[in-house]
Amino acid sequence: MNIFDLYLDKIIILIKRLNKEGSLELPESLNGINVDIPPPNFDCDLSTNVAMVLSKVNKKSPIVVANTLINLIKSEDEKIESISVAKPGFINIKFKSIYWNNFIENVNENYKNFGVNIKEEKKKYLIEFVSANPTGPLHVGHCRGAILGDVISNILIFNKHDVSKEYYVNDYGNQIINFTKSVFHRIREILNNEKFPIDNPDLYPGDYLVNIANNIIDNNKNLKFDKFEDVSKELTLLSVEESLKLIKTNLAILGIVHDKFTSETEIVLNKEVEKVIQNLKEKKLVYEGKIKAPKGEDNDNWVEREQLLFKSTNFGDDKDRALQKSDKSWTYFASDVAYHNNKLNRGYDVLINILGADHAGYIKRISSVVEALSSGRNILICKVSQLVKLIKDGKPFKMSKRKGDYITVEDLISEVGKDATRFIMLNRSSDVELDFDFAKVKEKSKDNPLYYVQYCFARISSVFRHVDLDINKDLNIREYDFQYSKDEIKILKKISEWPKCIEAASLRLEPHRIPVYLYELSSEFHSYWNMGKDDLSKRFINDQKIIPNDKLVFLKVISNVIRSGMNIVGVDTPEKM
RNA sequence: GCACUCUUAGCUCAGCUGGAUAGAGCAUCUGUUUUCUAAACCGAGGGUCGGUGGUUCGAGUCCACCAGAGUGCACCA
Repeated sequence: MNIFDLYLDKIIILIKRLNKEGSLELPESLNGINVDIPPPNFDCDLSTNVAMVLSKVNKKSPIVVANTLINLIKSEDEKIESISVAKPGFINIKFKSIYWNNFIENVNENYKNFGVNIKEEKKKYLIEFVSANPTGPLHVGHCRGAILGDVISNILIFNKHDVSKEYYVNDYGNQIINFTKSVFHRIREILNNEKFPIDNPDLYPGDYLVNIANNIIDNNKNLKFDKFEDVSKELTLLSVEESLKLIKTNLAILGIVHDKFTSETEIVLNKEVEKVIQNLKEKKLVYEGKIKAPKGEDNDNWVEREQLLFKSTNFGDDKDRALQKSDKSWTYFASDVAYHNNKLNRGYDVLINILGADHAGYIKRISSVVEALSSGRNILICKVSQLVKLIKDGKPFKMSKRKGDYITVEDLISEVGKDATRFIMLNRSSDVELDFDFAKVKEKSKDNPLYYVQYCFARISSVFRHVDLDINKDLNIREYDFQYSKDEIKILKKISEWPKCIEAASLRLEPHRIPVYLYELSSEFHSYWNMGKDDLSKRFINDQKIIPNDKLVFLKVISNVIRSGMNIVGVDTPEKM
């Protein structure tokens, strides 16, 4: 139940009727009309700009238009207590208290779907996120994007869309060869006591490779590890498999499960790259040419090469992009073109890619390709998550690839926990850099927004516990005939904003709105709770140790929204803390 | 040199397709525990929304230019 949409519909029906009767002109588009939350210092519940939108075509001031509308709106709605016009032409509506009875009844009847955006057309989404190279476990740097992608998926699923969460496995190319060589050397080290060539900068020195090597040895007794060339094919498969096992475990501790892992090697072996390039050639978007050196830089060692290029400049990119290396093998970009073609062929309405800030420069070329391959339908949305600045012991913590100098997901979660990590990483817009201070994230106080919100739920649970009710069970209340006080209505108004929060989060793919909303709601609840100290009527459990029905449904609706939101964020709502 | 993102209180940030007197938290100062969970709450101070123009009934939000910060910019993936 979205009361803003409800009243927007009512107003639009009204003005269309007036237009038909000949007493009101309408502009070409009614899209500018909205019903919104009034500023906090106004004593009203809804506010609309309809008069300001209509004033121009009717050649009347917004105030005059508003005054002709308010009596009509009020006379047709018995739940409105008062309606007024404010400069420069807003119409402000205040409901009778009975309205909030209806509201709360309505929400509790179908609380699982409260907030679901019923206007949104149901679509098929494919969201690709994480897609870290399968050369080892995930580290902190992967977390933000991983959580961002997961929660965007949760929001879309909450809104009843069809969502497939996908991980693109870059198991092809030089990095994988080097990774496999590293595993090979670790195996030789274990079996033949050969020293690992630690000085080779192409190899991966990490300790986890020893575990991978041991696992491979144990599970493949029949394999001989004499010459790299002889086992490279098989060892690549095994090494990637081990690596993916690690990654999946890491994702699982973050609470993330992908629906599909697509292998780059498979795309290449299926000749999908050749096929898609043929397709682009027919569209005259692929040619043999040279890339010019960028201006203004030191380009002394710039080598101009004739190579196969994709004409991404047709779509606004700064330069055309290489599809083939000088040895004629495919670039990463080429196989990614094929992968995106593969996605398109699977019939999704919207493709979403979650990228780290360091890959933002890649967006233009890949969206160009999708545009070209989908005949101009612009169905790829790229979401960039900005850097996370780690702060440990009050100082910035710089990660480097050198051994021991980086924090894995496992380290992170065992130190601060899954819930705190998810909540804090989401608490800011993905467009801004995020300070992740280990000490603060671990803190169990109101300085930590996760606990602040969880504590709100725990307080509600404690009330239920005191009167022997189960917060997880549906209430069986038929009579909704309550009189809510001003302070309670303030919270109910906040509850009524929940569908708006979901709508904005979903439309713009901005999950941070949810933790921000939950924090605000919790703040209002904690405030109300403390009023009970001075005013016994504000307490939930009365002196006969009973909780009245009005308080009960009131608590229920708050707890439902908090739980619903926390489910989307992917964190627990403990009943006791 | 180019591209993308950011610039809002001392610090970290919200601000919903342009809306009314710009909001939180931290920090600072101050009060609240015989009480449903003090992991909480009440109150105070703190602002030229980076700058300059423009668009209009109306700009923190849109446009142009300028300044600053971050990230990236060949065949790595």
